[in-house]
Amino acid sequence: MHDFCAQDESNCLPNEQNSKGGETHAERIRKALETEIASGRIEPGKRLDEQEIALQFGVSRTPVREAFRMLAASSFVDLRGRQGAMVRSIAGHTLVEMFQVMAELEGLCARLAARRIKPEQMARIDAIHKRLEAACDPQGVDAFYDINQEFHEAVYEASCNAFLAAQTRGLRNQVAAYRRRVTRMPTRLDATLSEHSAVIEAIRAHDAERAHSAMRNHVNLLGDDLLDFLAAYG
Amino acid sequence: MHDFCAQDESNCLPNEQNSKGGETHAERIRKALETEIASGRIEPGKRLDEQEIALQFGVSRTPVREAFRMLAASSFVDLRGRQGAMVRSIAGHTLVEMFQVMAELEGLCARLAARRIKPEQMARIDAIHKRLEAACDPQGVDAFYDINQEFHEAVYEASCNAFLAAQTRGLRNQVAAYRRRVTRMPTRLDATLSEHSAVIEAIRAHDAERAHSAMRNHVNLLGDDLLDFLAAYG
DNA sequence: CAATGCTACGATGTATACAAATATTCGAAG
DNA sequence: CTTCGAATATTTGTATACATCGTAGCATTG
Repeated sequence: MHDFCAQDESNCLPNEQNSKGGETHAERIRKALETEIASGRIEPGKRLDEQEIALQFGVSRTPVREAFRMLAASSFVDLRGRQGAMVRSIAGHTLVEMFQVMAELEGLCARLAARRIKPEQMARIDAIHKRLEAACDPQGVDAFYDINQEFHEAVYEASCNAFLAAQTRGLRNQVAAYRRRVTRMPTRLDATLSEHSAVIEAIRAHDAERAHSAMRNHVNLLGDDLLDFLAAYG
Repeated sequence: MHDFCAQDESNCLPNEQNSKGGETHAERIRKALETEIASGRIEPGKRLDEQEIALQFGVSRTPVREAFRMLAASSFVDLRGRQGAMVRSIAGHTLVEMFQVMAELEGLCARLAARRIKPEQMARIDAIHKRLEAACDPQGVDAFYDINQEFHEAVYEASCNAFLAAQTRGLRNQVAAYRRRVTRMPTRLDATLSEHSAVIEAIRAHDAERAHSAMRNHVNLLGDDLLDFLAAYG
């Protein structure tokens, strides 16, 4: 059904692992499944069969089980006793809670970025924003989504707080499968652009408080749209 | 060397697992090791031997390895390639970063608590604070530490945001082994009491902003003391 | 016909066996 | 005596085998 060939380096936790070539199967499977789940290609609520996944990756159940345990600790899957693993499905009220936390964390990123950003980072953010404007096309929402991600990642980096960046990134990944649906809302694209502009100008002015509230506002508005979407389309 | 008999229900992640009696060995071992690590009874940097722990728990290596993977995903241990697991030791600059995030999260807890707290929760916090005052004795730092934990837990609960509570609790547990050392600083006990008072009064007055800054201040001061301690005693 | 209990199958949890890589030790050379 | 290196030993990673639990299907009974 799926082919888990896609591999990326999106380590969301400060789980650096050994950078040397020797990567374990368990780790490789964890990354692949995390990508599949965050992208929504494996839907929330779907049960993950150990044997089936072991076959798909061409390994035994052991490394698959270890990957499941890691994903469970990162809240990407739920382990229910002896009933197997299923992709975590997040209830609406929990999404509200998560966005409230994410708004605060992203806000902190922006606040720190406003105080600490270096010229080359500022230039990079400007460049990303230009690309995002160019990609503001309802046809290419996937490209828009990716560039948007780049923008936030650039702010994380400019915060000069690696732990905060990792924590925020992890949270972002957890809700990624739900976020992606909202990007398709037509009003979201334009709203995102203007909200980003507010954040960027505040950071450029080194106005920490304004950057904080602008980013918090941005995330909260996204959360509101997401809830509207869920309320309408379930 | 250690006897891992201590068992608790401190689930830091929204990892509810099956509440029915049938708990897997892997989960039991994860909880036990997490408690040992958070309490500092297993020191940061110590290598965890699979065989040794398997023997101590009377199981095979398999569930131990699964527990290691879960702890690694929660950042309690580091897995380095094929070189085994060791208790994560947190560098000073990372502790700074973590306290910055924790200050923000605990601050958010306090802010929400100020807006949402119910009378019985307020009464509970007052009662905990009274007990903390009574335990303000350099001899019984462990009791003080535990009651202090209760106070923060009560604020988490009053925030009415279960995800925020879990996230904050998890972060608190990660730095627990380091926090505990600071509690022994004589000035910390009195400082904690007065800082808590400020938080409590702000919450009682439903002054969200003041509660936020009071709690943030509290956590930041603790972080500063912790860094002073580390600078002095390594 | 619905509900309950039994049985068989399948999946998970755990133990053990094996392979590969790293750590260690012992020896030889400088 | 120190240092480098090869062989051994230990440990991790993975595969397989076994035990145990959950579920589904069917039969039986009220």
